[in-house]
Amino acid sequence: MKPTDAELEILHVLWANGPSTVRQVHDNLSQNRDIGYTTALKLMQIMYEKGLLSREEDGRSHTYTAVVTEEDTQRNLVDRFVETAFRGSASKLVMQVLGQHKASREELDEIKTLLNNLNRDLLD
Amino acid sequence: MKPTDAELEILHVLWANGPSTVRQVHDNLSQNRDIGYTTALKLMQIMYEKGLLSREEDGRSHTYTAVVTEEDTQRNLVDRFVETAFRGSASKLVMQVLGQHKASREELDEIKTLLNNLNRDLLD
DNA sequence: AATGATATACGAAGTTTTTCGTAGATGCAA
DNA sequence: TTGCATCTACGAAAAACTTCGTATATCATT
Repeated sequence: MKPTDAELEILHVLWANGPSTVRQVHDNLSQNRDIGYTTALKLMQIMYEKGLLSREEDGRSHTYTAVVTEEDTQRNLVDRFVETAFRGSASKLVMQVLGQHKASREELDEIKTLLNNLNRDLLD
Repeated sequence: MKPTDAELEILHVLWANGPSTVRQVHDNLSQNRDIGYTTALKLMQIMYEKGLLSREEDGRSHTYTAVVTEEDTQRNLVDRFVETAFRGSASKLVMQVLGQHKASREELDEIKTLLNNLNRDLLD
């Protein structure tokens, strides 16, 4: 259920570009790093067997689609990450991230709005 | 440099309890899961070779100390995680975490304070 | 001195993840 | 129709991580 790092790379391509062939995914990945065509193929076949991807015959090749959504996957990954890296303390993670990374004013405002809503919930 | 999951477990024990023997670390880990004594020993030896831990003879046994701090390690882990899971978007991670996890009012207030400071910085 | 408990070191098996070579099928162009 | 490009399937090597058995040394107790 938890995608590995290599699997995550492929999911990101599919989430960004929609259903794609192995060739398309490989072309995309190749821009960032060295990876053989059959490596990408094999990974996608494994992911298909695991149920992470679906696929459809498309002439001589296959078109693959992500079965899991980006949001669901990220939710799972965050859960694990909070556990293993922060021993369950989500707010510690948030503090760490906010202190460490730049964000635009729009993003900060968005976060503040979310925080206000959370605060209101708590007060009820 | 990046600790594996098993290594992270051991680091957490050392961060929480300070310098410890293999026995102490193993006793601690055993509370949460099945793990052989020699497994813990081996892991700590490997971590020593990697430079993640230092150690000191203490009679017949060794006392191990974390070389890396919890903060530095978490900073590294967060960087990687933002990259692999959120393709670099730290604020997306924050939103996801805040929406997903419960936090106490104190924690939320703390985060808001931090946010206000960040906002002020941006406005200058 | 013998025994039992406990320590390290070492090697290696077991798992999971990543990578790719090779074989065989199919399409296309000369 | 021959040959080149491109696809899948398959197997298996390579790498990274986890686990533990066994040998050996040392300490404490009888």
